[in-house]
Amino acid sequence: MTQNQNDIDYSMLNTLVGYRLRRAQIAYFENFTATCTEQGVTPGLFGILAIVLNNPGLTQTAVAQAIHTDRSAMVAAVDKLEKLKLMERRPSENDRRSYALYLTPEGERFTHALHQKVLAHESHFEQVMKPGEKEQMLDMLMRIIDLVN
Amino acid sequence: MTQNQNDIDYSMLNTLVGYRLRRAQIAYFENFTATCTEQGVTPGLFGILAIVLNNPGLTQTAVAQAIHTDRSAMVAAVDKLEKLKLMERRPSENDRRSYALYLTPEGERFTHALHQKVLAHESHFEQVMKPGEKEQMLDMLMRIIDLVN
DNA sequence: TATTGTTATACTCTATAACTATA
DNA sequence: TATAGTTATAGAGTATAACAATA
Repeated sequence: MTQNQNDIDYSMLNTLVGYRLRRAQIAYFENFTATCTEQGVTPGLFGILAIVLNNPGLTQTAVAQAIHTDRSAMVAAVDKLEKLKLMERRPSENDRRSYALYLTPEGERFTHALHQKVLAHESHFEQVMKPGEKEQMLDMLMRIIDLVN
Repeated sequence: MTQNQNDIDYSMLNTLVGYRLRRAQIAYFENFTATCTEQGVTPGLFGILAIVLNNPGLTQTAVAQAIHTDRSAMVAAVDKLEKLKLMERRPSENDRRSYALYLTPEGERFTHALHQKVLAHESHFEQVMKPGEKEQMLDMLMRIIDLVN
C-alpha cells in the first residue's frame, strides 16, 4: 500500500490563504463552467453578458476593462455572442471608431436565466457554511479585491 | 466624459461567490507570482517543492495528484528543479519504473525561505481583515475544498 | 498624437494519447 | 493487464505588437 492522497502532508501550502483561495475558486469554477456549458456559453462569455446587461451601450474596450481582460480578446467573444443572437454591436453615436454593445431581448432573458442557474448551483456550497458566513465571506473578499484595484 | 470603471454596475457578478473568489485569488496570485519570480521559480514549482519538502520520497505521479495536475506536466517541472539543484530524482527502491523525489539541502533551505517570503507578502492583505477573520476564512475555504475532494 | 477595433502571434497552463519499461 | 515516466500535441486563456480608421 503506497501513500495515497489522504496521507499527504500539506502543512506548508495550508498556511497560505492564496493557496486555499485558489483551490476553493477552482471548486466553484468547475461548477460554474458546467452550468455555462449546459447553456452553450463559456464563463468568459457570461461575464461579458452580465456586464452589458446592467451597463448597456458600453464600448468593447470599456467591457474589456470591466472584466480585466485585453480588448483584443473581445473581438472573437462579441462575434460569438452576436452569432448566438444574444448581443449586438450598434454604431456609436458620437465616435465612429467604436461600437456600443447591447443585449437582444433574447440575450436579456438568457442572461437572467443563466444567472439564476449559477446561483442555484452555488447554493450547493452553502451546506458547509454557517448562518451569515456567506455574507461575511463576500464582504471580506470585496475588501481584498478593493485593496488592489 | 465617458463611463469609467468606477461607474460600472457589477450587480450581477457581485452576487456570485465564485466571481469574488476568482478576483481575490487573482489578487493574491499576482503577489505570490512576483515573490516566486524574484527567487527564480514559478508558483507551480513552489507547489511541488512545498509538497516534497514535507513528503520526501513521493513519486512524480503522487506529487502530480497532490497538486491536482497531470503527471505529464511533472516531467519538465522536475527537470527544472533538478537543474536548479533544488530537487533530485532517486531510483525507487522497490519499483524500477518510478523515481523517489527528494529536496537537496539547498532545496530545503530555499523552500523554507521562499515560504517565509510568501507569508510576509500575504500579510499585506491582513490590513483589511478584522481580528480572527483570517483564521475563519482559512477554515471556511477548507470546508469548501473538502466538499468536492 | 492618441484611441478603437482588428489581426496575427506567442506564451502559459492544462489535458490527452501513445509509447517504453517495468510490474 | 495495469502503471510510471516520457513525449508530442492540442486546446483555452491571456497578452503583445502592429495596422487602418477615426478622434
